[in-house]
Amino acid sequence: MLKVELCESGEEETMETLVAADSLLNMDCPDGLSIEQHYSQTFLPSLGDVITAPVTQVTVSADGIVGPVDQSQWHLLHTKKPASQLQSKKRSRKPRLRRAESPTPEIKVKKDKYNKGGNTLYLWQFLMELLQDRQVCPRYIKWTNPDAGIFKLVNSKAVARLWGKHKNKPDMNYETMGRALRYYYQRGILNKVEGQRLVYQFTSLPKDMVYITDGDGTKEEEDEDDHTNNSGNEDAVSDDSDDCTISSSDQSVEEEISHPPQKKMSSISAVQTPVNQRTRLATRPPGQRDTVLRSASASLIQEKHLPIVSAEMLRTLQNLEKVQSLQPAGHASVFKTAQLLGSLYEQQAAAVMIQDRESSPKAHDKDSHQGHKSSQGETPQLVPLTTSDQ
DNA sequence: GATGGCCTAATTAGGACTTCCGGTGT
DNA sequence: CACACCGGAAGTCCTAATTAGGCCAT
Repeated sequence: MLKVELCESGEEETMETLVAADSLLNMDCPDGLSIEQHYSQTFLPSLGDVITAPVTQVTVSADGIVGPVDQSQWHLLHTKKPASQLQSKKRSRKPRLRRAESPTPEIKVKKDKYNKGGNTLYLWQFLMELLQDRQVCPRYIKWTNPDAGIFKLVNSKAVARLWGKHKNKPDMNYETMGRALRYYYQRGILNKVEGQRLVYQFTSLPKDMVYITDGDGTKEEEDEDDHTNNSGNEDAVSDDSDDCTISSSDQSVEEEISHPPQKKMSSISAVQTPVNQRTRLATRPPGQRDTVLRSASASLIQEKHLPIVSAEMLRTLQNLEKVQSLQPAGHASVFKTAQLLGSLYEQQAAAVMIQDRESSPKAHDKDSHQGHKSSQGETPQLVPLTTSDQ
């Protein structure tokens, strides 16, 4: 097997990626890019950067010799005539080597991203990326058995729309995407988990896969009834609409999480953080999967996540006595959320005061207030918590 | 004029879906 | 009844490989 290693060190690339990711996370999105836009525009694969080009045709001779067969040999084998005799008298095309097929996850050949600089992302790669993205995992897609590579499309329609966005196919739906998934059965990339709807299994996974399990502060959104059960949250996603256009409510939520997928998470996950964080980020060493915890900088709950903290969580946090009684060691996620909410609340209050002073009344109209609505509007009585409040 | 190298546009083949459909199972 | 699921068939899109032609230097 030919091995191609175009990005051998990976160091520079990792640094670049981290810098780029950092700027993306820290910059405002002036055009209000939604998560779908990010997946369609800025989504570049990083999945281990390890892929393979399978051998095209393999024969097993009587001697047990296994090897790839090019087309001229193929002709020899099947016509018993030299391939040269098959060439036309005039100039004719040389036998074309088959294009490399979609790499499978067990891949060993390393290329520049997936496709020699191209940014073609296969569906299975897309799904793996989603499974490594806290914005959509476990919200839209989640692992049900990471060890076995089994995952569930929690919100099949949303995942299909993301895929459609990426492929610039606005009409994409789960039925269509599902057909593509079913083709993966034949190719040995996916298996169906029998008896479980919307549950599939990767036949193999990259070694540096990052696993996000339940409980990272975002709620799963089941296809069936999420939109009806979110009466407390006006911005709840209604992803089960059958039309392919994105409803305004859809967009509002997807814009909430409008930063690109976090790349190189495995590099982030190398630093240890308190064990009691609910979410587990782990790379899988060969044969086993150790739990690797996030660094403080890659903390579970960050400001950008606050808008999607569920209304239920907010209600809990608004019970100030309880929140203040929390200890970091025992309730790290809630504790951190309370801290972040508090500091964000302070920042927003300060920003509004500055705006009031500096700008005309026209300047802070609905836009400026809308941006604070999710945290400010819904948590009016939340008292900011600072570190000293612990 | 012949030859070779380089570049570019056009052509071609094939992979990976996408679309549509009829059907089954839950 | 809605939905997930299945797989066949035909089509589209994209990309890599190949060809053909032009230009230039030797």
